[in-house]
Amino acid sequence: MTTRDRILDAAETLFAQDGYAGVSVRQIMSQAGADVSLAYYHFKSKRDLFDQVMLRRAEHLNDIRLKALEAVEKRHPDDAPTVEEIIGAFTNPLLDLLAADHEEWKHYFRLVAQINNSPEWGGELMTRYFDPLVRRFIGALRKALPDCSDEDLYWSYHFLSGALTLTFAETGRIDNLSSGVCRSSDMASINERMPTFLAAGFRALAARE
Amino acid sequence: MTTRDRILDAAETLFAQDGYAGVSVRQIMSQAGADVSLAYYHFKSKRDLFDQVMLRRAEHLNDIRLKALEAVEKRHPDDAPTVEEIIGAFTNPLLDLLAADHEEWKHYFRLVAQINNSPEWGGELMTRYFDPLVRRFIGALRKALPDCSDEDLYWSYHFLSGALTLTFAETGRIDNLSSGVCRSSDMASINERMPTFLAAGFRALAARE
DNA sequence: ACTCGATTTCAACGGCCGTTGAATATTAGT
DNA sequence: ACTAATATTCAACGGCCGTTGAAATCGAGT
Repeated sequence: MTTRDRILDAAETLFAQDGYAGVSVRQIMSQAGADVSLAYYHFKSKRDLFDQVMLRRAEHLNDIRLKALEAVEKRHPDDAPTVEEIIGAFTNPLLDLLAADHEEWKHYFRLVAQINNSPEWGGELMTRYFDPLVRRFIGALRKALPDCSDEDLYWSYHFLSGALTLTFAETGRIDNLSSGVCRSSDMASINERMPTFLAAGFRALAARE
Repeated sequence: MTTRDRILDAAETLFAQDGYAGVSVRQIMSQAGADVSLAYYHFKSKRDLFDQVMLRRAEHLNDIRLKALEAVEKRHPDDAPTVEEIIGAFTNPLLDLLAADHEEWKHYFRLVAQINNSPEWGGELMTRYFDPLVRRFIGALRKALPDCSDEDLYWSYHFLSGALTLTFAETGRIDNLSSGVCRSSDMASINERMPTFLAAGFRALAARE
């Protein structure tokens, strides 16, 4: 593995744990096992390093989410896919990635959760990295719910986004709350519940008219 | 207003914007218009100041949420309240507080959203400040959905928590995504959609059995 | 007027921060 | 073997960090 990648990995892990401001370049380079100044040879600045961390996996994630959506649509040449299928194409790739390279993606999802909920970064960064794909998904949902207004669609997606990012942040909150009955890391439980829960929400808003 | 309160207000605003690590005690005291060392006269440490910021409004919020739930239950002496009513008792107080003292609570909700999604703080802090009340609400939901397993109840609440905190974080994300069709700050739109969306999710999980 | 505690100011501590420039080592092409 | 680009090391810069102790000010009770 190249040094640049080791730096990105270390930065990803630490940023995910303590946030952008909570981590120093020195800590990152220490965990990467390289000299501090190498950070500024491979990246323009701390902020640039952070952006590259975000970008690296965002592209891959967008790719496989898009493919999952296209696969669902191919299975429905005539009619529209169900809301559950579309939401599944949005969430299942996360589960697949975790199953394949658990540690790597776990940190990334934690990072995205914090970004999404930060007023400083959330608005702009999520838009920059994920908006085209999200618009594509909302387009598919619009076809599945033809009576649903755009306003309802956007708000429904917003609720989905909050539930999704918190769930994949694996903060351990639900473990404490449920006294161990539920575990943050139990992806099977999430898989069988989240799409059902969210699809019902979408339908309930669409049905209000 | 006492100096201690001015420090808490400044800390709340800045922590909500840039997170715990992103703000220095000097910045806080500068915004509060007081000398740096006064922070350490009124509080034990930066971390203690942070805890007091969290605690101050958590108590008030828990109070009025509990009263809202009790009011709902009083309206149903024989049968159980509906899921919508219970969720409304959980979310409406946030809207009321924003309507009454907008700036003050806006910053606090932003802060809570970041805490909730942080692996470093989320698990423990949310548990410490909000768990007793949340357990009370889940108890009410259990009565409204007698066929719902505890596991489903906890996961449903978890999805609710993610949607709720992101929504009240007002990051501007939905403004960008919807190209202005929806606005983060549009509390009327949230009020007429969120309880419906979430209650449908609860019901969908309960109905799987 | 005087005291005594609560509050505020002032100056400073060691330490880590992001970043840089120059010197050195490594690698690939000729 | 020489060169030229790429990669890495070393030492340092000014600046801000959290925190502290001692001195000054203020305010209420006598």
